[in-house]
Amino acid sequence: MSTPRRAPTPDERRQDADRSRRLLLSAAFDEFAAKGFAGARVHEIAARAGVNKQLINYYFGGKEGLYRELQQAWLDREATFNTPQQPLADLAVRYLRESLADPRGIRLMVWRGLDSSDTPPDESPIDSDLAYLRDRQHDEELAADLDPAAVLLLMMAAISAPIVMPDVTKRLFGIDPTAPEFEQRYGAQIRLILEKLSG
Amino acid sequence: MSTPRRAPTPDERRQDADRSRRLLLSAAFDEFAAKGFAGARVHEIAARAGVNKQLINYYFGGKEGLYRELQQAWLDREATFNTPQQPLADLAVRYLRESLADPRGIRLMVWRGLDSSDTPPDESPIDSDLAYLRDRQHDEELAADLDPAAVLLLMMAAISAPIVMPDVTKRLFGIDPTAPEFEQRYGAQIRLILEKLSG
DNA sequence: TTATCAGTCATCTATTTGGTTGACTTCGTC
DNA sequence: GACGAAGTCAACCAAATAGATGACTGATAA
Repeated sequence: MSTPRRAPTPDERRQDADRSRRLLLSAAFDEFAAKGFAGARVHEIAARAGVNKQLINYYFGGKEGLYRELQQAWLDREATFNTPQQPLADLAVRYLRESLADPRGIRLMVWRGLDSSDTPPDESPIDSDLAYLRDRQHDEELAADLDPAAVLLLMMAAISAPIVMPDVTKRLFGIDPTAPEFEQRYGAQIRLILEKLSG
Repeated sequence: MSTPRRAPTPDERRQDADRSRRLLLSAAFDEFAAKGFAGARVHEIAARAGVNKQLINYYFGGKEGLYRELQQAWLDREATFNTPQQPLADLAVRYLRESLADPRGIRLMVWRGLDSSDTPPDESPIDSDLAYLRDRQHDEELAADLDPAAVLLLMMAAISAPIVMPDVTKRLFGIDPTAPEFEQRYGAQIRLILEKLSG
């Protein structure tokens, strides 16, 4: 034994609360997005984070606490469309690209919606997004008789669809929704449709 | 004891394989739609069906077999839009109403899509639905430059949205997606949008 | 009548899972 | 250096869960 019972601190395993928390949150994001709350396994999250699973209890008070904190963190970050002054279609296509590249956020949201139980309904305003759409209506980039709420919901639905229904999407388009051609083709159609919804 | 150890066959508990299978399938539909595969509990399904949980193994070879058979049954039944010669908007609104009244089918579909693992991708054609849309294009009920695949995906997404993202929907519209006013308001918007996508 | 077999159930079991315990380590500080 | 607090972990534990076992029941046919 050249290394007689070395402390398991080869370099990174330093004691660092923040680091451990961050690692766990990140691993939890992967795991919960992939399998949902019921399907996720704490030992798997800990393994991904390279950390003892007990730390989940230590820092977050258990699986549920970790889930809650993750949801909250994601809600806070994504609270608003945080829209720059950008044409509606560009915005939609940008979100489509981002969501296809990393579907974890959408998956997390859908899983929360499906879970129905627990999870307080989240009370953030979202008004800013609606206001943005109303501005677009004023600019005649969006027909005046459309309900901004419906348009926004539809946009979110359109962007989530290939992630939420990948097999349906594949059957419909004949290509895998993760293929770059799909993003191309579908994005173009979203553009086209949004165009038809204007003035 | 007026009934000394009566056989547990008070009337319905008759031995009837089909009945038990049907009961289990129906209970499984409820349970899996409500909680997904990982969240569902076999003892709960059996309880709902009023039957011993061992029958799940006897008839379906376990939880997973039951899930598979349920998915298959639902896919078979709902294989196609089974569209009568009906205007596109009417069709959409009809599906919206049906889905809001009984979201189990949609929830099952979404959960399958999210699960990603296992479950063979389902190879049914869906062509008939696309053909229907192409007919609509020919009738100029749908703009010719639109991709039927995209339109169909969008319609499914639109109909699923209030079920898959109930909290987002509620924040956006200010009313609960299960309220009749919502169906009214959202359905009208879907009509309007489909109108703008025509000719 | 009896043998057989599908249908049904109560009970048991192996395993998984989230969580707890108590010891050890590191770090800041007096 | 000593000491206490925070961070970390290996091992253990109780509950839950899917599935297995073997017995009982009723129907059908020989």
